Amino acid sequence: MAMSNSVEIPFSTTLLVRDTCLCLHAQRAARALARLFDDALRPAGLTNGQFSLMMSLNRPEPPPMGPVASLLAMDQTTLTAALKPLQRKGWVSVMENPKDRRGRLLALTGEGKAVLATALPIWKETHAALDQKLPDGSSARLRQDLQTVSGMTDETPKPAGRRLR
Amino acid sequence: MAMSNSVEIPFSTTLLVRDTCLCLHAQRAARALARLFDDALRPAGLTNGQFSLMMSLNRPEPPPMGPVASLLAMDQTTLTAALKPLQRKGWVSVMENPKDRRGRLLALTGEGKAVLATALPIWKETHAALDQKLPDGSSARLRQDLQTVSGMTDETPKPAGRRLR
DNA sequence: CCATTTTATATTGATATCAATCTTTCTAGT
DNA sequence: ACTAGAAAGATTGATATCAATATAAAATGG
Repeated sequence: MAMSNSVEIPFSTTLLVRDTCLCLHAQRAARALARLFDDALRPAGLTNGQFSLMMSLNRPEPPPMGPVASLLAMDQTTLTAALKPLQRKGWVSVMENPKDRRGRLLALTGEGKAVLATALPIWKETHAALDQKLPDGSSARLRQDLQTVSGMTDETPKPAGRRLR
Repeated sequence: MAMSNSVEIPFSTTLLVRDTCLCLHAQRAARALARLFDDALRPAGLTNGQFSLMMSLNRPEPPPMGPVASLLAMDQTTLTAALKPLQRKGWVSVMENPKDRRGRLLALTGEGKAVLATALPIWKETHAALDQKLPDGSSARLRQDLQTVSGMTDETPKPAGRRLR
C-alpha cells in the first residue's frame, strides 16, 4: 500500500473542473430553473416537465412517442414513465395508432387542455420575470447556445446510424 | 360538455413556448450533456453527476453536506441519496463531525481518489471535444450565462431569510 | 440552566432519468 | 408468402430529484 498518494488530484485541478465543466453548469442551471418553474406551476398542479410535455402535445394531430421524446431530448423510456401520472390524472390519452399498431398516439384530453390553459399565464409571468432579471440580451443568447448544445450531441452518425441513444 | 373548446390553446402559442422557454431548453441541454458525459465516463464507472460530486469533494478539508449541496445547486436530500451508492462502493466516506455532531464531513477514500484520477483524462478529452464542436466563443459565454441563471434563483431574500429551498 | 428556535441531516413517497432487455409489429429481400 | 432485420414501445432495475416531514444537536434568550 502507500500507493493511494500516487493518485492525488491537485486542488487546482478540482477548481478548474468546477469552473469550466459545461455539463456541471448545465445540470446546476437546469436544477435551478426546474425548481423555479416547479414552484410557480405548483398551484396549477404541474411540474415544469409535465408542462413542457403537455404543451408539446398541443398540436393539430396526435404525435407518436418517438418524435415527442426527440423533441424533449429525453429517452423514450423516460417518456413512457412520464406519461403514466398524466394518464392517471386523465390529462393525456395514449391510444394505439391504427396505421401502425406498434405505435401510440398521444393527445391531451379536454381536462388536460384546461389544466394547460390554467398553467399558461403562470408560465408567461414566470418567464417574463426571469427574462427581466437576466442581463440585456442574455436570454436569447442563452436559448440559442442551449439549442446548439442540445442539437450537437445526437448528431454523431454511429455505425448503424441510430441517433438517439 | 361542449365546454372543452373554450380552453383551446392555439398551436402558435405552443410553438412560441417550445421555442422560447428557457427552462425547457435548459432541461434538454442538461439531458443531452448528461448522456454525453455518462457515455464517456462509463468505462471509469462514474456518471456525470458522480464525477462532479466526487470532484467537489477533492479538497484539503472534508466539507459538510450543506455547502456541497449548494455548490451543486441540488437539494440536500438529493445529496444524501446521491452519496449512498458512492459510500457502498467505498469511494466516499461520510463521518460525523466531531465539532458539530449534527453534521457530516465528506471525503474521498483512497480508492475514490483513484477512480477520480481515472476519470479525469476522460473528462478532459470529452470536454475538449465539446468545446471544439461549439462555435468560437460559445463555450465561455454559455458557461457564464448558465452561472448567472443558477445564481439568480436562490437570491430571493425570502421573509425569514432562508436561501436554499 | 432551561425552553425555544434554528440548523444539519435523514426518511418517505412520488416522479424523472437512463441502460439493458423484451415483445410486437412492420418492412425488405427473396 | 416467408424470413431476417428494423422500428416502436414497454418493462425492469438502478440512480436522481425534490416536497414534506422527522430527528437530533447546537445556538439563543431569558
